[in-house]
Amino acid sequence: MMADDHTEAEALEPEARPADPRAEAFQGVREARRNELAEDYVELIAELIHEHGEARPVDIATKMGVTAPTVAKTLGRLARDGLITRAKYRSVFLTEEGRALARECQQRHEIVLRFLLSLGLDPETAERDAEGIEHHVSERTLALFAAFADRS
Amino acid sequence: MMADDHTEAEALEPEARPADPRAEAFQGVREARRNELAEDYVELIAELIHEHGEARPVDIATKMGVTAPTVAKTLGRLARDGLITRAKYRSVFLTEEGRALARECQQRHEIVLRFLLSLGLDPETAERDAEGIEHHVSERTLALFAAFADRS
DNA sequence: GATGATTATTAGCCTTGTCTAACTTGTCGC
DNA sequence: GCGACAAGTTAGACAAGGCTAATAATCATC
Ligand SMILES: [Mn+2]
Ligand SMILES: [Mn+2]
Ligand SMILES: [Mn+2]
Ligand SMILES: [Mn+2]
Repeated sequence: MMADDHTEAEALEPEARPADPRAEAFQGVREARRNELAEDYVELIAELIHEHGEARPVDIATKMGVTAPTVAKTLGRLARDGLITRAKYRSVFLTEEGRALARECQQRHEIVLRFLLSLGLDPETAERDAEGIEHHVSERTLALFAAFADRS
Repeated sequence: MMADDHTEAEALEPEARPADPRAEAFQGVREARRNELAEDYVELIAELIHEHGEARPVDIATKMGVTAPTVAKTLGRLARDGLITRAKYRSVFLTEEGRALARECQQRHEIVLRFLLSLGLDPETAERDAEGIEHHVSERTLALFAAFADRS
């Protein structure tokens, strides 16, 4: 009875569920998906503030291509999550955390965009693809993209 | 009065909503998001059928890293959308449409993966990033990725 | 061919993210 | 300061995609 050899085949991962390598990849993608919208919003809000001095829901709605109530509800979640502050009927501000995330997203967006352009892609397609790809690029990949774009 | 020059600044897009160029990009990304899960499922189902002769919900759940009821509900949507057929308590089959989509997704996945590897990324990270990036790569970008990977 | 383990389904809950319709507030011109 | 119009909010619907708990069917295996 000493030791145990293979009481249960395996039982040591502190992971949830089996942790098939493939499953881990999918879980990572799902995790990334959960943050996509917040990332796009704070990035856009930072940009609006930079360009117009303020971020109004109506402009967010126009740029995002959604309706005003959709923006309102999303802003509610962002506020709940500590990324923005807002007062009723006023424009939106980023918290320190929101600003940090925005900065990060802007840099990442710019690197992905420059990378695609340096590959020879046309600007419109590059912008569209970058908008989706940016949320699924690891730090490591981002570094490779940056290096490639620089040494293009 | 002939012609019209600029009666209304612009009013010709058959698009919904203003169609700010940015908004178009975001709408494209949202569109892509709607297909991500279906793409991952049919790709995985094709792979399971190829490797084990059949695609059982339990194996889909393991590989996707989700629970069995989640798989069941998703398979319901895939069947409704004409990508798979299934009978109660039996394993799943792809329709012709599902097979076509699976082929496309497998090829695209493979190109994105090879591209990331040829950039110098380690296999684990490459696999994880490819799983997310693949759904946001346009035909044009995919062609550039393939060319780069080949001529690496 | 009974029975226990594995697999699949169903029911029901929750959050996110989208919409429309209706209402409220703010702003700007006069 | 009033009234219109623009902007914002609220209410409520709906689909997707995740979960747990409970139930049902299938399959091994003896
Ligand atoms: Mn984006
Ligand atoms: Mn972006
Ligand atoms: Mn994928
Ligand atoms: Mn894939």
